[in-house]
Formats: sequence, C-alpha cells, structure tokens
Amino acid sequence: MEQEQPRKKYRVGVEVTLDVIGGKWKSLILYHLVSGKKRFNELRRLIPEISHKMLAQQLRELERDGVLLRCDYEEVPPKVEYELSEYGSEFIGVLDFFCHWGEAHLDRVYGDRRLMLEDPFEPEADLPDTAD
Amino acid sequence: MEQEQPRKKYRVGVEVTLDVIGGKWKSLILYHLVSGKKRFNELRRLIPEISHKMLAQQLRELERDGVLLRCDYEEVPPKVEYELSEYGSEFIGVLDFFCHWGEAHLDRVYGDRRLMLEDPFEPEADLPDTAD
DNA sequence: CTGCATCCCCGATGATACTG
DNA sequence: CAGTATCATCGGGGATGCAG
Repeated sequence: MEQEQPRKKYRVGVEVTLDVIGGKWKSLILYHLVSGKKRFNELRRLIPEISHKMLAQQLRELERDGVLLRCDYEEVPPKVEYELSEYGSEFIGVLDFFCHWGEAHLDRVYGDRRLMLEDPFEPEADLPDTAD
Repeated sequence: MEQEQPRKKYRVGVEVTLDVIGGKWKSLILYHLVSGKKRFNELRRLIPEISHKMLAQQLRELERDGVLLRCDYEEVPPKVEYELSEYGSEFIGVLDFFCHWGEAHLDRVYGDRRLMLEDPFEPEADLPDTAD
C-alpha cells in the first residue's frame, strides 16, 4: 500500500481507498484518533502489538495521504500529536461501524464478547505515566 | 488475520473486524460480490493482481468467518459461486463508501480520476472467454 | 520523546504441479 | 473449472542503535 510512484492504475475506487487505509494497522490507528489527538507513545500503548518502526511508518504514510495531521509542537523534548484530518474524519462513521460490527461478530461466533476484555496484566499497575 | 486459534484477546471491536475483512484483498473481493455472485475465475479476472492461491485462501477465510457463502453446484465440470452472506451484506454500505471515497481521493490528489481508467491492453482484445 | 537507518529473519506469497 | 499441496523466494517487519 505504500505506492510511492506518482501514478498507478486502479480499477475501482475501493482499490484507492485500500491503498490509503488498507494497511495492517492503519484503520486501527485512525480509530484511536477518533477520540482525539494522540502522541506517538500514547498510540503505542493503545496498540501494544505494533512495533515502534511500524507505527512510525504507518503514521508517515497516513500523513502523506492526508488522512491525519502531524502536530509538531517543536518543543524539547519533542512533543508531537496526531489527529484526524478533515479527510480522515470522513472515516469516523466507518470506524464506528467496524467497532460495532466486530463486537457483534464476537457475539455471533462465541455467544459473548468476553474475549475482548482487556487482560489486566501490567507488571506495574500504577505505571508512572512514562517517567521521562 | 488468519487466526485459527479459537480465542484471542481483542481490545476494541475494530480489531475483530480487521481480522475478518482486513486482509490485503478481502475488502476488494467483497466489493466485487456486491454486484452479485461470482465464480472463482470471474473474480480472478476482476482482480488480475491476485494469485490463484491467494484468492482461494482469502475466499476460504471469508467463508469461514461467515461473510460470504460458497455455492457449490456439484456439477462437472465444477461450478462454484461466491456471494455475500447476510453478515457480509452489512458491509455493502461501507464498500460503497470506500468506492466513492477512493474516487474523490483521486480527484483531490490529482485533480481528476483519470488514472483509474482501465488501460485497454489485452493482447487478445476479443478474448475467447476462457477457451477451456 | 520522536524518528530514521541497518541488519536480518521468518512467514506470507508466487510458481508449479497434481487431484477431483 | 475449482481447489490443494509443496517448495523456494522476497520483502515486510522486528530488533537494535543512533540522531535531533
């Protein structure tokens, strides 16, 4: 989905959209931005499975494609926040639908959605909020 | 996205949905089924980039997850058609939106959506409809 | 903290061949 | 035609280190 080439042939609009938000993590990233701007490490906590590298890469592509905005506060230490752009916000409805559909799917398949509960691991329960 | 394990932890519904339709080709396959049931090789023509193996695999997973139905006519030579299931049909609205969003995206980025036109290559213009 | 570059491995994917 | 199995490959993506 990271076509850098300026032009590529598409057959249907869906293909274009998938090139933009079809990445393995992109929809999930966008979903977490629906509730407001987030910092880099904040997203990492929300999506523990994603690696540092992948998050950075996906964010860059999403920014390049104009679905999210990168707000660099130009502070030191660095502070950067990501938020849905105007175009990205057009996906809010879809993302919301995906959320509900997924929950309903668990109900259908397993009878309940309990396997969605967050396992309350966390070695340090009262984590010091990234002691930087 | 091919979690065979019966249970896996999810944090938000979006993750579940992405496990079902987040595959590289799945949304596109579903989109092509919106306009009606399709046969295996029919889908291959609609999505030339996908390999035989991948199409088979993605179809199996989509069927397993209940978003599409496999209609085996049990004829010889074999005839099988795929169509959206009831659950799969719930995505029609989204797929339609993706289609329009993609077209609009091309307009925004390039000013027009011309690069979406099918290039009329085809060595054999009047292909014999799979002369089997 | 945010972000980029390198190295490297493993698994997704393609090619091919075979079955029904 | 529809679908599976096997094998080789290639690049996605993880781990790590460095920079601003």
